[in-house]
Amino acid sequence: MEIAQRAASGRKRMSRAEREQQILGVAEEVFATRGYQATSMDDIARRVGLSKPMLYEYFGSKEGLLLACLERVRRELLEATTSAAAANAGDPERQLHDGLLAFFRFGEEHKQSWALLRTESAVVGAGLDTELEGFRTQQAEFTEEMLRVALPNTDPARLEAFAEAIIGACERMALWRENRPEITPERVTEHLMALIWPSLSAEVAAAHRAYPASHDQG
Amino acid sequence: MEIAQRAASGRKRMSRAEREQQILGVAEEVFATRGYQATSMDDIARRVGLSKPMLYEYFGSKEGLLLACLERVRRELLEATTSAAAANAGDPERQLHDGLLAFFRFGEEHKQSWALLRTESAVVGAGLDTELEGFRTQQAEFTEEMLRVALPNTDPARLEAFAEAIIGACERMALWRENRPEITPERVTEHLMALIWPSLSAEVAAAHRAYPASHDQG
DNA sequence: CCAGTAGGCTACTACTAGTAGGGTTACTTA
DNA sequence: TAAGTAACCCTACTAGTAGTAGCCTACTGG
Repeated sequence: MEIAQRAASGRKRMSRAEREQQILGVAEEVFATRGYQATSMDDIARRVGLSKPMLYEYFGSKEGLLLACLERVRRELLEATTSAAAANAGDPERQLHDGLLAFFRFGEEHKQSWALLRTESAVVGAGLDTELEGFRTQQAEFTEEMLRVALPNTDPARLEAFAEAIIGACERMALWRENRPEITPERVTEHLMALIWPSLSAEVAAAHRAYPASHDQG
Repeated sequence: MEIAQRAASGRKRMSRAEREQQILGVAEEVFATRGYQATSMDDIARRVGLSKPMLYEYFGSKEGLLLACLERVRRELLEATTSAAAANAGDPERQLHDGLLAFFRFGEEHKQSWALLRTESAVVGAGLDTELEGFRTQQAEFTEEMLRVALPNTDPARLEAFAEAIIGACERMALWRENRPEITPERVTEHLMALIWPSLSAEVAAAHRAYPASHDQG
């Protein structure tokens, strides 16, 4: 009877790694479409074709499951932007441009993953020493590093501020163009570049005037 | 007995308007410090010194209560930024500068209110036609309008994009400087202005070259 | 062929959002 | 001053969900 039931419902034994990925896929979809709060663990379990205690076995808590989903998405996003930028080492303008473009393309091509990131605030602040926080920090640090290369003589605090500002601008713009198919990733990148690049170029000159030695002679 | 109990617990009749404000004050504090999810309606009711059904009488649901809190905060923030900018009509640079400064000062002076806005995503998307959505839109429109005056010949879509980018930058920077007392509102404003104002100035010139007539002769 | 372990389950508990239905106080109107 | 009424407020419930206890079962290696 039990065996028949299991066979009928299509449940099958799986290795831990497989199951984890399967669960993450389902959870990502459900969290993204229905929202974190409106989704119950029973619901996810049912869709996976598994019982609730298994979710707890693998992810510890509902928050832990969301965290795992977010970590996966953040890693993908970081990977997409860094590799796009890395392809243009030595040309700061193109580096920045292509990094931004990769960001907006990611939002377009992985709408569901992107939507998930909006639920991030539901869990940020809970555990600040999580791996997720690490990816968030890395995204900021990577941006900052890119700016440091372009503006070698600029006040470090200012570089940090610029990096945060750019990331904030990206996030909000990605949200803004979500329901506007006419605003392509290319166009929104162009807008953002128009807003910041002339300033950054000017900053190079200003920093250069402030500390000419290190650049001319170093 | 019932009367004695009520007197002992300090409960007192109040007009609806008074109670609403009292509840909003308590809810704002608790939501901001503990987070939306971790807060129970029973908890808020206990702190107010009232029973749970009254909260539902006044605000309909837990989400409704959060929404009411957020609306109040958004209104205050919008009021702060618009009035700061309005004081400098005719000088776009100062207008923008003072608007940003007012934003960051608001974050500093109303830490609790600002922290609350981070829970916004818990409720945004639920009801998009709420009053809250109205305030969010107004903030963007106000910024856009300010830019339109400064850059009269710029593509409207670009203005919209700039406004969204600036607001996104503000929000993220406010978050960033939350735990850094050394980064004053003045400094963060200066950083952001350094990132965008040179570009905006250049944009004036570019748009001017593109459509000189309307500016020179209109 | 027989442990041992890893994957899995049913059946609970505790807590919280939201409601039903009724009591009490203050203000109005005669 | 005495209904009458409306607004404020309560206790005591229901429904549903996060999380757990304790047991079962299928594959693995000897």
